[in-house]
Amino acid sequence: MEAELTLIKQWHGLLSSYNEVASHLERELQELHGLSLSDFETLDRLRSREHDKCRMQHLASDMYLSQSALSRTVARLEKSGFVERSLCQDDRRGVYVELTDAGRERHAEASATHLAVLAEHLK
Amino acid sequence: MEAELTLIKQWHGLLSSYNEVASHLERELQELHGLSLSDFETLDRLRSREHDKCRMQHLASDMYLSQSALSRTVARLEKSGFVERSLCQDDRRGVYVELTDAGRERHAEASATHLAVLAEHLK
DNA sequence: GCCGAGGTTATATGCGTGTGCATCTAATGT
DNA sequence: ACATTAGATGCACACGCATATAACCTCGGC
Repeated sequence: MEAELTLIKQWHGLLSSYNEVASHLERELQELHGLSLSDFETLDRLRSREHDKCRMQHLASDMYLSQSALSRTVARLEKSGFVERSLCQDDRRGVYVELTDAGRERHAEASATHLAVLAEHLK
Repeated sequence: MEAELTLIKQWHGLLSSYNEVASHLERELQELHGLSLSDFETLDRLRSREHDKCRMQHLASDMYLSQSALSRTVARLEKSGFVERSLCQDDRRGVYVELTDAGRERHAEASATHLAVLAEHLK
């Protein structure tokens, strides 16, 4: 009974912290850079890869997005010119996703906002 | 620089904990009880009020949902027979939301699942 | 004191968009 | 041939933003 109450309290704390940060992130990234949080995180994951490039499935593996949502996110980013998709020659089902220069640039700008929001709202 | 790295790490931790719990909650509440997480949280908030009843605005104030999303959530819950809406006689713009017996019952069932998921996935 | 115009508040709704699930297609592997 | 895997896509739905609607509130002029 005690443990259950603690659990609930802990969850409410988590919910509250998460929503506080996520809602501000979402809003400011959209407003200042035209990126959704998923867009930003996708760019961010790519940026941390060697050569800013990797396969969809690897990208998916450490993101909290369904495979279909990731597929569409990458499609959006490609349409905006921030990433490029290319076929794997060794497994022709596969798709490589790679940051473009514009993508790196946008990510750098948005990163500043991202950090500022964290600094302000993550307690 | 140090501080920034810490901030990012902290945020990733938060993201990861939140998504781990929220995705399981969402799935299991839906599967076992036909409730979305927002549905459940709305019932839960109502349950913690005197007489399981309160005005939309008060309900909104401690939930992480936009006013419009809450309005639709309550509409869904009413359609399912878990809450009832009624006009305030003293402020006729206002709407009271009140749990029905079916709502209390469904909440009680779902609560068990909720707790179980927290116990399993909240570390 | 009473009245009506103009602002404000509570809730609902139109709209565009992002999501997950199920499914489709095409390439691989066995 | 048959099952499996990578990624894309149809679909239904929940969300937030902007706006609509209706009730309430305030205040200056009478």
